[in-house]
Amino acid sequence: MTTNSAPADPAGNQTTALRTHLCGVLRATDEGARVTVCGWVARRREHGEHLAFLDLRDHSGVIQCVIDNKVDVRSEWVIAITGTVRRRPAGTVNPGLATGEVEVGECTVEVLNEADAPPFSVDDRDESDEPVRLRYRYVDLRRPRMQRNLRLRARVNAAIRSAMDRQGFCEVETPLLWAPTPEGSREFSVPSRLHHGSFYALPQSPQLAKQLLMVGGFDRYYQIARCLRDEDLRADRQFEFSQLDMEMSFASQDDVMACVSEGVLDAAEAATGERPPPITRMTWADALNRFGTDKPDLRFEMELVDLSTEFAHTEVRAFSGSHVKALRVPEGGSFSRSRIDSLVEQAKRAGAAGLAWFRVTAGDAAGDAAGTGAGTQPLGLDSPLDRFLSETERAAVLEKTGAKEGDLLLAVSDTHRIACSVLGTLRATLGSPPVGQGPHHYVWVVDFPMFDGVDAAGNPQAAHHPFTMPYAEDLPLLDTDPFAVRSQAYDLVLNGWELGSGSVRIHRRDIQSRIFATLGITSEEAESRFGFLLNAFRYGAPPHAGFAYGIDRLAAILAGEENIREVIAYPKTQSGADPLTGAPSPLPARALVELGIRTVGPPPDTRPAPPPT
RNA sequence: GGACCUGUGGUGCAGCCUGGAGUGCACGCCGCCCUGUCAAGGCGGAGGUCGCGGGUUCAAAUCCCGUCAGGUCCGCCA
Repeated sequence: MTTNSAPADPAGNQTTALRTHLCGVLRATDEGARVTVCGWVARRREHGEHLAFLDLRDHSGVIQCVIDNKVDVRSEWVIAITGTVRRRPAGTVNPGLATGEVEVGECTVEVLNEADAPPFSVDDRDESDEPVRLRYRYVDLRRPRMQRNLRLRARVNAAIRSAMDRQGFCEVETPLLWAPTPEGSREFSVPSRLHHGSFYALPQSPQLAKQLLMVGGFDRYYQIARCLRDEDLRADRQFEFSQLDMEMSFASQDDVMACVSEGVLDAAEAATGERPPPITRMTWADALNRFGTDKPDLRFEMELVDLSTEFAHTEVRAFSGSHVKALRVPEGGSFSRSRIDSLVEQAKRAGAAGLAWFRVTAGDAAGDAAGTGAGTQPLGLDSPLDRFLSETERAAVLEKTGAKEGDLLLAVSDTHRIACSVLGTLRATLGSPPVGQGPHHYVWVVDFPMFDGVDAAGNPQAAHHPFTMPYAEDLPLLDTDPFAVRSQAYDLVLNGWELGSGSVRIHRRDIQSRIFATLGITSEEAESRFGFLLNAFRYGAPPHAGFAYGIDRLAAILAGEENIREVIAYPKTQSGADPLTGAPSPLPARALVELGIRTVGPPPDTRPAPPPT
């Protein structure tokens, strides 16, 4: 199963005034047809004055055209060729080309536009550095890879829209110019020309707008929404990204997950030609315990093993933390000492006090190695810590991890959260294939804790957001043990990437007040921060729940890419610059005056210049 | 704010560790030859501020410091 198996030209021949056929659609059944094809010169093979082959490319593919005289065209010139489709002579069929059985002969060539030699080859075989690709993105987009990725993304969008529409969702657009919120992730600000000194914010998501739509009686809303966050960029994060944003009234978490799943699975099927199995579920606690993260990559095993009981009364100081978790790395026993040391370093960066490691060796009957029990091959441990272990501890480690000779065992002893998350990080480092590779393993992670950590004032912080509804049966815990309260929040995870998250929202004022109280938010504060939402909720807010997931991430994985820039036409670099346009760039003084803005410091003069015209 | 990697004709690389003339490979480009190629082939040619600045040295693409750009990650992403 490849990701590019869907037809390149589902819309048919796309005949226009200038052409009769697309390049990539011609087949033996077209033999004898007089055709005109338009496109770019992909390659030419000249054989003296009386024979030349031109490979003409458009988005649908490549067709070989045979020129019986001299022709002066160069790579990437835009030309139209009129000729007759004919079968290729015996022995010259090109099975590597969809159009390889035929060629266009008796050609006349019309040059529609000459072109400079491209800065890099328009060919998937040649890989260029990203800065060059982005600077000449219009050339890069001509490459089959980008054509395939962006067209795949278009099919994903279409499938999602169709699924949401089919399920009764109403597409509503929400403002890009929105009110700044006093907290949260950094927003982009837009100065107001009509109100000097005041600013709009570009929305991080349409979260509040869509909840108001529920109050407004839309019942089921969706939108492929552009969201903007002024946070540092990553392989899976751009300033601007697109989410399938949805919200539904009188609905449970299960209802939301069913509707979202439908769209995601349809999108996957549209992209790959294959419908994934129904999406499985896992609790947050399970994900943390077994995979050390709330976004588990289920493409491979390597589950964490809990050794807390076995080491509850240990004499070994390194294992004296409240919890002991272990990770078996198959075949990891061959890792060099320096590689193991770098794992130890990584564990420390991730927050562990240390990382215990054991190479699993064949047991030495004469030595101090312990067997794992009668009838099994005795195994030993090669580790600086081994001599501190009791025989029962050594046996427990070997048995509970399922260790085999040649494995490497890693263990962290710390708080439960740290032990899990550190090993989860190591598991991902050691086991994860590139995100776009291998099977697509979707999973819903449910039952998140309501609160996660404390703020500077010592108040619990909302893990999702303050409007997330706790489980009704956990409400009594708000006063006694808030960190045990589970929320009706859920994430969708694919291959270790968080695709999106959502929740059942609080629609009752009494519960909202209790949550604000737990968070340490006074009613005055709540009024100033969320006033218009709370106000709206006085006028008949239905119970509602929603979700949003990143289309860039979904499309990237479905396209087999590891980076969302590969499914975005005009992405920005990690420092937020656009090599194509030179953005961001200083504003002329006159524009600043009009906006009532005065800048501080000299304008940066280190921007990359746009390419020469 | 931090860590690591990268920067060499238009493109992708090697050269750097161990300093000795811009030395090499592939693609592209330009010219010539070539009638069945398809990553065509053959011959010839042009093309360089080794990211930038400073330092060490008789001598720096190479070593050191700084800086800029790009990437991956940490922080950040209610």
